[in-house]
Amino acid sequence: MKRVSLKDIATELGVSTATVSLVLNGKNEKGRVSKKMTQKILDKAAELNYVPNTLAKGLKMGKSRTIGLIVADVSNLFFGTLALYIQIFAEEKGYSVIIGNTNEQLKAMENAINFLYARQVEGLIITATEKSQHLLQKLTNTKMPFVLVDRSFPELSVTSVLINNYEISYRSTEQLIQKGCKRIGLVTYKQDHYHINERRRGCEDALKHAGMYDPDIMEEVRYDFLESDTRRAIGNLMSKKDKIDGVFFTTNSISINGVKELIKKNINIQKDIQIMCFDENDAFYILPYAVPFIKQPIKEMAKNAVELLIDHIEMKSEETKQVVLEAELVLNENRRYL
Amino acid sequence: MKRVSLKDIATELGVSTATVSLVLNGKNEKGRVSKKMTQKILDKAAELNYVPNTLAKGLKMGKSRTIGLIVADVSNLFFGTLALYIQIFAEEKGYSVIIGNTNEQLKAMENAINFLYARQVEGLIITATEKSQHLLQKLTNTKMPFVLVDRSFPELSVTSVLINNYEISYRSTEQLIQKGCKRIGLVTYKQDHYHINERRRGCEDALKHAGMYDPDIMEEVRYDFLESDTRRAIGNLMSKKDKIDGVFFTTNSISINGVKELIKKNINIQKDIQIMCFDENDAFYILPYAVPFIKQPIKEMAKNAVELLIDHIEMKSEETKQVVLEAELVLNENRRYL
DNA sequence: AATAATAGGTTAAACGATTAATCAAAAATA
DNA sequence: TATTTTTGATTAATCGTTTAACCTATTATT
Repeated sequence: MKRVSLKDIATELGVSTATVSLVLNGKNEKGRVSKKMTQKILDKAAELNYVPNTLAKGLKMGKSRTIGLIVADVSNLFFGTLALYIQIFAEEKGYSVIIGNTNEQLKAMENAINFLYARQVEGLIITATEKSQHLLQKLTNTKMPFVLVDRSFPELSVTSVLINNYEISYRSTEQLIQKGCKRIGLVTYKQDHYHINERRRGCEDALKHAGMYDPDIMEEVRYDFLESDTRRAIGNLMSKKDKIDGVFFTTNSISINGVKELIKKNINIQKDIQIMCFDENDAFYILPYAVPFIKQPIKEMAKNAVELLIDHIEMKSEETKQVVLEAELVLNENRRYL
Repeated sequence: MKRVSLKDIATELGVSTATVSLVLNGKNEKGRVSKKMTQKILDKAAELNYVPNTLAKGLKMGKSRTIGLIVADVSNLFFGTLALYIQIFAEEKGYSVIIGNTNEQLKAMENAINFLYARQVEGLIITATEKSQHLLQKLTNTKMPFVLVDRSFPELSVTSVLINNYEISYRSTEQLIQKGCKRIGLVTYKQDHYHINERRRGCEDALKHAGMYDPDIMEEVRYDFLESDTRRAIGNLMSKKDKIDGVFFTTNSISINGVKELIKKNINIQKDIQIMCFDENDAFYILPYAVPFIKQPIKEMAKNAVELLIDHIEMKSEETKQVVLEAELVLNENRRYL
């Protein structure tokens, strides 16, 4: 079955495509088309199963009603969830979403931008890779609206949706201290990501404030060698003569690997050590004890990102805005399985 | 900065858009455009940062070079991973992907199809919801190429990429028996999904063959009440006077919830009961013992789906094909943490 | 020198939709 | 009755590309 066009309806009814277009777009306010004709067109469109050609419409109108989403990796729970909600909110507003993956590679981010630009997306939602400031700068020059989500660069004045990384990390660390931890370590990425550094800074400041900061137990792992580096990091932390009794993980992937290593080393996460993880994960629910974690308001982040972007696209707003949402500390302390 | 069109290059150089188009598409075989002109056009295009308008091209050529992917939920690890690979393979072939989520709702699947159809996708990759046969039938009538992945309907002769659900379930159950299980239960969805029923059938046939099938310990849970129903199911299974010593979970979500309940009930998964899960999950790696699971070849599924679809789109093939890939039983028996 | 062939382009229609400008006929007003 | 308004459409240009068909000046052939 060939696709049905406006013209098909028009010729079958012996009218012009203009008339059909007006009717089908509800643009015949001041009675430009008679009621009878309107009905006939509506009926015929339904009969023929007419579906407008979005390419043609987009070309003519100069808008594709499509936005691009650039994430590190959709198969990651955080990004997958973000993508899901962004799609839902975007679709509600009549936009579709094309996703690009960067795998945290700068080059891949550049490719994704070009790919999406060529497809006439009207705006981008981006979780930027490391060192991508110049790409964002170039993007600003093209006047293509975009909003950063999850990560940003403090030196760039762009629209972004972030969480209160510093503060929630500070508070979560305080929580560990309050639970009685005397010596708290940290495992973070070696990368230069502002949002992750903020988490680290929040944790470290809380430790400093409590007079228990020791740079010797702040461990760094590489993204590309996460598993082995985490093993080494946990090994280091647990073999210090002055044993640690608490640890803060700055990302979800580090949390999972860290917990895995602790379990592997037969360290009792309830008794021997207290932990603090970033992001929710199925794995935490499967364990026989509560794993406290920092829960990001992913749905809200998606909602804000979509709304800000569409406001920019539709020129409702010109200025750059920074939205900071509050993450939540989930202690799950009332959860007692054993 | 306004977007640069062919015409911009043409007028700056004082030539026609036709010439520019020919050069930029490498269509000036028999020296239709002089070397000098060719170079000038190439240079100017680079200088102006020309990016072709895919909408216009798509309209003119009658092809959007876009495919649609319909999944239950991208935030789910299985679908997220599938989406990731499908995007990678599609992009390699010059296609972009628009994703639609159904949340397992028939109505949402219909919406997704319409939405993607309007956006002129050239084909669809679909993980079909329950009872969606008529939608697929309609789709067949429109001549829009599509391929089903993960799930299919045996009564429909359509192109699909599946795994050997029956066989791998049979073999995995045998594995449990071989490990010494005498009484094996099962937890599956109440839904009418062929692929899940095949898993159930595989398990049941293996049990029958071993003379240990008991319909009384085949539990069903509802998708919308997964957590509470799984709790009840595990409760039922473990409270039989004739205790079970093995259990087969037919999906990943059931597996996770099932394992969680077992741990909650303080049942030793190594000693008291043997389990068999479907699909890989972070949660399985975090536990202090090996969790055997059936690993689907997601990357291969994606690759096959994309290739089959593009073959159909590009008319390299007309016939419907069924590809069945082999899942792998991952025992992880050499994994000993404690 | 006359003709044919080639090189190096250009023209113009088309894809499907939108919309400002226009128009003819009918109805209303003077 | 002559003129203006209103009603209910149509015309035609346009968005950015592609491409078959055409054209012209130069070079090659006889």
